[in-house]
Amino acid sequence: MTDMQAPGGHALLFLTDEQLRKGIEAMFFAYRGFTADPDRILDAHKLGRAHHRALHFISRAPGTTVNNLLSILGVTKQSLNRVLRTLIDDGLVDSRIGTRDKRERHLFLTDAGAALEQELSIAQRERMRQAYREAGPDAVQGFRAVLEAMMDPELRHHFNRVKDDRND
Amino acid sequence: MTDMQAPGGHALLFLTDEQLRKGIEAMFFAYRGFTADPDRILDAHKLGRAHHRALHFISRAPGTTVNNLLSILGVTKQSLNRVLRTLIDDGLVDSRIGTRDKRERHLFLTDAGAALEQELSIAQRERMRQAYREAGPDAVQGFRAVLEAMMDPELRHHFNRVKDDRND
DNA sequence: TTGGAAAGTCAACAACACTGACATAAAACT
DNA sequence: AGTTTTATGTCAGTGTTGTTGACTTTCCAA
Repeated sequence: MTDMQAPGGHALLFLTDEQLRKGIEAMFFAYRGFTADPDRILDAHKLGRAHHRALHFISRAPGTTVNNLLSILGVTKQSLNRVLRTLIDDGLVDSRIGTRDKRERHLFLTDAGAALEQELSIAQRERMRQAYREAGPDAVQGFRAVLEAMMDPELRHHFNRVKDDRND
Repeated sequence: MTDMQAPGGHALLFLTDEQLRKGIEAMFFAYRGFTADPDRILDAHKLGRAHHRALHFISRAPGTTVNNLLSILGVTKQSLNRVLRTLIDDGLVDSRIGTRDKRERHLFLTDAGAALEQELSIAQRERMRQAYREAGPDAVQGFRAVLEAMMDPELRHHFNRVKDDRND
């Protein structure tokens, strides 16, 4: 990959439209693979990707409020409510009224919810681990750097919520 | 990032569940950014992502058949047909009966279709170019390597259809 | 000529998003 | 105390994108 040092000190990348298009297609096909394993598990439970996303972020931040989840997922409350209703009715998520602020609902995974989340997470992590292994150690940091730069700035803070351990 | 040389010669990566989870979330948030710009353009034309995907791959392989497009996109013919019907009715795609095999329909972009595809492509390439620029030259290869490893093997050949120019 | 593949159509359905309107409770503000 | 804002939930309607199943037309090939 050609690169140059510009006068201002910025690294300049010369990328052809073809290279960029391949990157776009890589995102498209990779995302299909990324969701393939969880989708199979979810089908068996008659749930969809929206439920997986809710389970994931409730697992990551137990006790999170509906509003917080809304801003992370970027959907309407009506859409999220439908998903949460299913998860609560299925006994996978527990919704508890806030103690400090009684308007808020704090969301937790039940034991069954945690078990399903684990099943989904293990499948998806295994795919990710395998991809990392095939791509090699150096590739992982590049992968993460490009993805982070691709996010909308307003969404990036959700990603950086929990400081990661890339440099351990 | 820690790595070791195993007896068999495989590079072993020790990745914590936390690191893998961050990779998963990075995919989630990045994909949102990845589709954000085209989505805005598509809204103005009253089209959706499915139309974008069809336009993209018809542009990449002019004259492709419906069946080929089906296997690339991984949807049912009924679903694709609805999308193609819209694109043809809107004068963005031209469907020509095959000369050798008259059952086949060969798909081409009209001038208007090519113009819209360009508009979408430029927006998405610009996002990709910016992400590459921020992440730096070394990151690009890692990004591509991980994404390629993440694809389902059956889908990877679609990606590799056209040999790319990563090593120019 | 018969069988099967390719393409298209029609109908029904489901997941998941959207808007808009409205309700309730609680917190916050004036 | 009274008003406004916030957090959540709910009802109704709509749209995109996917699914299955059934059926037809076209047409190549054994």
